[in-house]
Amino acid sequence: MATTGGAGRPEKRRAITRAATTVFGREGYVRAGMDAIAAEAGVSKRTVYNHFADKETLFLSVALQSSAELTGRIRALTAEHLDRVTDLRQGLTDFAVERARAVLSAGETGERGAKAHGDHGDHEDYEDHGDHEDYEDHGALDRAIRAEVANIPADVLEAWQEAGPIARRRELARCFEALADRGLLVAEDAALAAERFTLLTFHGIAERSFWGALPVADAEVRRIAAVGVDAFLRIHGTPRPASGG
Amino acid sequence: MATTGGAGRPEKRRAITRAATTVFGREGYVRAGMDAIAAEAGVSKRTVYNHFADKETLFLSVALQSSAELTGRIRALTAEHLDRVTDLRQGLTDFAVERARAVLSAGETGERGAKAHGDHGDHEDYEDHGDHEDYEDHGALDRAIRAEVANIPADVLEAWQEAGPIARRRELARCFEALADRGLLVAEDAALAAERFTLLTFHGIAERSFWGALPVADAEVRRIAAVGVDAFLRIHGTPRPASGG
DNA sequence: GTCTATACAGGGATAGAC
DNA sequence: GTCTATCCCTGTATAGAC
Repeated sequence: MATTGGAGRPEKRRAITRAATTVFGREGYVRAGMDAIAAEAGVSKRTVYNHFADKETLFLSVALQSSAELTGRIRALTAEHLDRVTDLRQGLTDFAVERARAVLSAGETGERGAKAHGDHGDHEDYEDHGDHEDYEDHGALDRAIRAEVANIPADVLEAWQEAGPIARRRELARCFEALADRGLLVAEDAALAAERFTLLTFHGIAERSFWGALPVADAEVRRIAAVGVDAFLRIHGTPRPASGG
Repeated sequence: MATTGGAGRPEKRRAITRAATTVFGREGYVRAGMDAIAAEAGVSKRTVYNHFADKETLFLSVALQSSAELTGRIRALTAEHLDRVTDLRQGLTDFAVERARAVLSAGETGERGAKAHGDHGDHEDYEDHGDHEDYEDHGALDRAIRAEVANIPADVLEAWQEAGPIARRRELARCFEALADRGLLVAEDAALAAERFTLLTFHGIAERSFWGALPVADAEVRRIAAVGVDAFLRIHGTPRPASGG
């Protein structure tokens, strides 16, 4: 396996992966230090090396995990907004907005950009944070992986893609196929339609915010989502029987 | 200015910027070493520090320069393929293909991805490479900047965006405005049309190749360009008077 | 017996001295 | 153009604490 062994308390392990997600996401792979990760996790550096063989193993491990979690999060969003949709335009727009928020988290949640945390002082027991379950840092870690793509072993990169972007494309395509079956979309090739939807509603803001590295105004997210859905429906929407006005 | 002063031969300076572009593009900002840049330039490290105050200054300097050059390159492509276009679909497709090639250079030109250069041995005199004029590394440096966005001073980042992505969007919008004036496109908002064109014909491959970090097959570039132009023209194309068959 | 804390070896980086 | 001072980082080793 990727990990060193089954040693130690699993709570420590979770604290380490959580801290690694945060620090790698904030600093990137090269700049991140194992000392900082250990400190953020509230454990000794030795404990980190007890669970993960080295820095690269730790990074790739959390990368894969985070990628899968983000995919799950987006899957939940499609289920929520599109599975039983009635107002298609509204459902698509809501989904686009929520997905952009999930991936480009920098806007509201994480206070990235303020480099100076100061002395992060004395919150000793971090591990009972684990309640919230989702770290809110998936987007940042995604960015770190993209920055390191050229230095990631081919097989691991493939696994990351399969658990992340590829799975998301496939699942959205399935969703759009269902919408087409219900007569709500016109799409011979559901995968192509899904790809176009993502391009038109997501990549514009992703590009402008550098995949979440810079904060993105919520109004801008909504604007781009609405305009993107508009373009999408002009290609793949069903011709309205009569436009009410 | 960003540079230390006007010291030294300008030829040396060009060799340094060229080497820095190559090395930063290949390794990224953090991993790249000043030793490697000096070696690649065929000058002493002292000479490098003679022209540029420090590593960051050098990086930001070549980043700005490369961004402007890439913008110029793309400007030339629009002039070549779109200014006097007759077959619009063909012109748009050719432009899309050429632009993708220019930005995502990894496909044919640079042999990135094969990590093991082995011992790069004994080609001593590198500098007479400089004949070709264009480095073919703009895309790689673009990627390095995107990876470091969070660590770039706000004003420099703004200048980089203005010389790069923003200028490119503006220029393509002007080009599309002219096409709309000629009656070849239907676009109230030329900027929006240009944005959509870029999304539909470029961002798909950019995403899949991680902005050129992984090689991209030429056939794939062409396929995505054609499909993207097709979608674009369904939104912004003029309704054909009669489709010939 | 696992975790903490600290200190240390080895390598490499920047930047400057000669 | 070489040589070196200084710092930082990874990964390990050496202590002691629960």
